[in-house]
Amino acid sequence: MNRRPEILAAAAEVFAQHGFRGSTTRRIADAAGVNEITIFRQFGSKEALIREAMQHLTQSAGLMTLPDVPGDPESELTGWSESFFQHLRLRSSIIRKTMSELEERPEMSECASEVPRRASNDLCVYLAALKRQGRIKAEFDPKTAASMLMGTIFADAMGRDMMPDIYPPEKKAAEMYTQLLLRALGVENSSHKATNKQTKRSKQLSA
Amino acid sequence: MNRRPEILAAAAEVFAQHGFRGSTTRRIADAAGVNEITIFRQFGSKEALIREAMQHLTQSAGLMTLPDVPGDPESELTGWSESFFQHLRLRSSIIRKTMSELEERPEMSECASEVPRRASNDLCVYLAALKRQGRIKAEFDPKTAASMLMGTIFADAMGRDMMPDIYPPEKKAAEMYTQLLLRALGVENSSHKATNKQTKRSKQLSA
DNA sequence: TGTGTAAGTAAGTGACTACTTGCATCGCGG
DNA sequence: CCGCGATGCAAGTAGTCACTTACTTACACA
Repeated sequence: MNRRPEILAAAAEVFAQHGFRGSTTRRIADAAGVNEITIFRQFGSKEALIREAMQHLTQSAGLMTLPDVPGDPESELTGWSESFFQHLRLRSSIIRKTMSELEERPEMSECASEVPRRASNDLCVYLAALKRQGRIKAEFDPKTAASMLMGTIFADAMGRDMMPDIYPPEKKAAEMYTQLLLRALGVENSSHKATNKQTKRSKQLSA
Repeated sequence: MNRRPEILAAAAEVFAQHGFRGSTTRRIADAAGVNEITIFRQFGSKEALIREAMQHLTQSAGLMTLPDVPGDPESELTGWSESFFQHLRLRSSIIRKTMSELEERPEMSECASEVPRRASNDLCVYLAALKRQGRIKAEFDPKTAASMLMGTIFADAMGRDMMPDIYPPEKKAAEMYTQLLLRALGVENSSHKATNKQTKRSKQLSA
């Protein structure tokens, strides 16, 4: 007889659709199949509820990890890009709303930046390792390269709903972006699919 | 004694700060230094006012153009990227708000997608021309490449306020992104700054 | 000087908002 | 069967919202 989970899920869903101001307690209560009063008894205020819902979301967001020691950059990075792309596409509504609310509610900033920060850091570390291994001929700044791959995927995931025609086909997009980046870094392309010792695919965490 | 311009400017400013629901007619009237009633007499409704303000904005948005015949790709693309970056940074607030409102107000979609569509098209045409000239060795899809450069710049402009540390230095960002893309396309880098016939810089329109 | 137009003032409408109070109900452990 | 905590229902509060009505003021032009 504890409705907190339903209320949290409903709050996240309504927020993704209507933003903070549009997320009326009545709407959330209806979506949760719960009396409006229950929300206030459980969470105190609308603001506290939304905050808790957001934190709950970011904590349960699992991101694919890249291996500490790069094996096959092409397959590893492509897999990572595809997973990151899918992650963003599934959450595009709530991300748009959150980015829009950030200026009025800066306390959400820490929560909102957590996932992209971790992704950026992971990618930077991986690219730096690749560079240290001497497997990249060209000179490049890992931060710039990481920002480029992540930014491309992010912009695609945010804009594809509005303008599907200006992007490459959805199913191949992440792969194409990754290959273009690898070519910028001077990593040999798919034809010589290296016979590497550890070509183990990166593993998914928590989903 | 016509206050329409002030009201339109105030509406855009307030919308950029607070979004649609947060843009109360009172706030807009105060920002415009105008009586609230004047808004309704001039525009009929809040919705009509915001719509007109948005259309007015997109029409007055001038974007740098790329030359029909590519001269020096590095300088031309760098200039274009810098101008596009600056354009987005100056409008990041209103873009975030608009993207967030799009799902609830799809009628804004046409208006919102106009600028990025034109930019994407310009860039695609330029890259395709470069390819046709035979000045690009590597195989690539212009749409993917254009999406990559625009997406990178877009994501940087939207996210830099929240996480300035994960991006390259603001002043050099656009240039670094451009050079990385050019390397992906197999265009020779700055060292051989070609002695091209027409290295004329692209020209700005309307501001 | 008269007239039309755009602006301002004052007051108010009905709908919606977050949030509260008081009381009845439900389900579960003792 | 009792008690207790979580829930539901009905009603209400104070505030804000977009928008209206009725009347007054200021300026442009003839």
